[in-house]
Amino acid sequence: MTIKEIAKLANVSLGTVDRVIHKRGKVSKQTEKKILEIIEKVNYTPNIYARGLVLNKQYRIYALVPQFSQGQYWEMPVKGMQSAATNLHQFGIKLELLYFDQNAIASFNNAADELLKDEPDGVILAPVINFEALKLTKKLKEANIPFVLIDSLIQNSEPLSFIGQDAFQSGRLAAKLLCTEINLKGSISIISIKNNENYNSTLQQRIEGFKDYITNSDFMDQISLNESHIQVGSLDMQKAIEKAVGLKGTTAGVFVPSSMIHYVAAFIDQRAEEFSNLKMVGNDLIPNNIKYLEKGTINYLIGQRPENQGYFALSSFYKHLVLGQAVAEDIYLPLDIITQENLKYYRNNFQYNF
Amino acid sequence: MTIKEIAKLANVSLGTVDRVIHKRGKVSKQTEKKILEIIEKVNYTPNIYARGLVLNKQYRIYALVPQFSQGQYWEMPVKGMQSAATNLHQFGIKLELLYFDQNAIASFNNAADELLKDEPDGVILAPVINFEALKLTKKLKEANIPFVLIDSLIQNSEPLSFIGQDAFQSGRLAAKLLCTEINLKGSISIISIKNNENYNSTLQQRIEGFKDYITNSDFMDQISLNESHIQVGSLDMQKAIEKAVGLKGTTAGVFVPSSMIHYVAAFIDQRAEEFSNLKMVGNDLIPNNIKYLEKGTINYLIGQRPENQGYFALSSFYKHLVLGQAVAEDIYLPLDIITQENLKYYRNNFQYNF
DNA sequence: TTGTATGCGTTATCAC
DNA sequence: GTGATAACGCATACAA
Repeated sequence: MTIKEIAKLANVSLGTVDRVIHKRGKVSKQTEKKILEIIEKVNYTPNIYARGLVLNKQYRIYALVPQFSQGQYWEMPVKGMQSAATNLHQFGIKLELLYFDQNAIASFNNAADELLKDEPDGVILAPVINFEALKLTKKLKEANIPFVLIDSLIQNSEPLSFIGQDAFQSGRLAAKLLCTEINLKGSISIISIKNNENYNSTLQQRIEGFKDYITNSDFMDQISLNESHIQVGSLDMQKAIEKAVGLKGTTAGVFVPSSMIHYVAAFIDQRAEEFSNLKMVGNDLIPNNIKYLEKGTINYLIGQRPENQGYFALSSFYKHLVLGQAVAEDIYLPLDIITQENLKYYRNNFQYNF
Repeated sequence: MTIKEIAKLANVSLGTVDRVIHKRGKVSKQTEKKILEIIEKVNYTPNIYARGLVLNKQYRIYALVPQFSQGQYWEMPVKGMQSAATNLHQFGIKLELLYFDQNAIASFNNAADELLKDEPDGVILAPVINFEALKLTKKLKEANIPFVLIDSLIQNSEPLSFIGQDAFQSGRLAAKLLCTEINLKGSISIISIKNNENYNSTLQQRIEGFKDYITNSDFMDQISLNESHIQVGSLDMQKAIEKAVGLKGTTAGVFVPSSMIHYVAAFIDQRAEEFSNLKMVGNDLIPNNIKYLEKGTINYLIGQRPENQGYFALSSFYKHLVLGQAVAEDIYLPLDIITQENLKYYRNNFQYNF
């Protein structure tokens, strides 16, 4: 059903119908009512092709994400965004990536200023520097620029959409897997490894979830926990890992709540005979982690579909801006359990439906 | 870059450019070459909106799938197809579902005849009646109708695309999970439950994978296996399950390679005190299975994203017919490991990117 | 308050 | 061989 046909049914011109559809006024109450009734009755939906053709709009979406080296976590969401950009290019969606240094607030603010100056049609924001990100979301609200949060949520920021994971539950899942592997007893080391100095709510929630699972289990008194925090690049990193892992033979399992379990795995791997029975659970399918999963040093990795997160982030704007559809407020991606046996179909197998 | 602009660059009319693009001939070699060079250089891609508007084509895709009751496996792929149909409706893709009885070859052939008569633009085929499906694929080839296979593959049928899972690896994964749960020793019952009499290559491959994993493990001599086959609806089904599970206290684990582990779980659940330590691994997130996963009777379910399979099946045709893009030959979906701890984000969380 | 005309980029038809 | 042109459905500027 076209506007023309509706116009004929209502005995008016298509200009009048158009005015009603776009609420441009200058239509008598009476005819407006008649037209609305017809539109309702025939369940009119505009032809997306004709609409896209005449509007011919370009939508510029800016993504503000941490800079990364090859093989690091943020490569994956960015890959997803770029893949979406390729698919959505033909619908006028254009992606512009801005990177900032997680350890330099100034670099974040510079990127934020550039972004605000360019007045994009939408923003994808990875709020790893929480406080500064909050300030940016307020400015975006003022400027009436919709934004999507990826990875972690800023409370009360009212994004168009949040896309991420349930970090607490991810920690519980890690605990379940590790406890099963160590046969519900022994000493566990939680080793939090980061490459920046920011407060990281995701890691914190994973650790809390991990502890929660054990605390509420019926084998709680068979398990002992200790927790360490390590900064990548610090001078005594190797020593810190050695200390965190604990004495040979006494530690049954290791949990690393970040994507950086490969540092611990490398250490364990060098002393394979000493730690032959140590079980390890970590997060994220980055190449270094995959290597040790394949080797058997790491037993389980928990994935959170970062490429999909990136893809969804951009396609939310497609839905919102191009199709005018409502988008889901919160998208929590599944927590995938990856082992040697199902690894193959998680890596390099990022399919996009369309 | 538009055709008009290319025409200007080549000093010809847009009609000539169009003839070159669509290989309609009647263009001199010389001008053709010049135009192709320009197209190459400016990386021309047609405007999808203008194209869609003028072509205004409707594509009818027929899906031939087993009929099902609510809560059965095939509900999930169909749900995915319908969801894709909603999204792709605006691009002229229309889905027509044809159902057949898995136990009645005639019903399959009736549906196949209806399908061939209607001459659809594409076919989605679930080849659960293998031999008849093979015949249909040959007729589709003759009629030049592209088809996508879903769930299981027909050798040498040359589909546009196959969408499914690696059933052998799924079996290996199940073995890994079950063996870990039973602490690498004990007696395992493989119980194959079906609601039809067809040869099912998927189940067979899962069983082979399961055995393969154990046979190649270093704890092989600690494990004993036995295998049973049960038909749903047979008079002695309860007795058969009881016999298959084995004597109380002697069986450590149960593996059901189909989606029907809930029948066994229901039996075990009734005698919870006798089988308190029995571990169970099955397939597919259907409601009945989820119930026993939540209760703890089932320890792991392996998912294969059936909704995504359905979604991909239809969107393959969108890519092929509407966008004219190449589509992936084989899409193997990840084998998801689902436990109580990550169930929440797998159920009712079927997100569609776009 | 209402109707008409123009153009978006592509396809396909027709005249030259 | 080639160029001109109508049509697709919608949005909008402008005329009435």
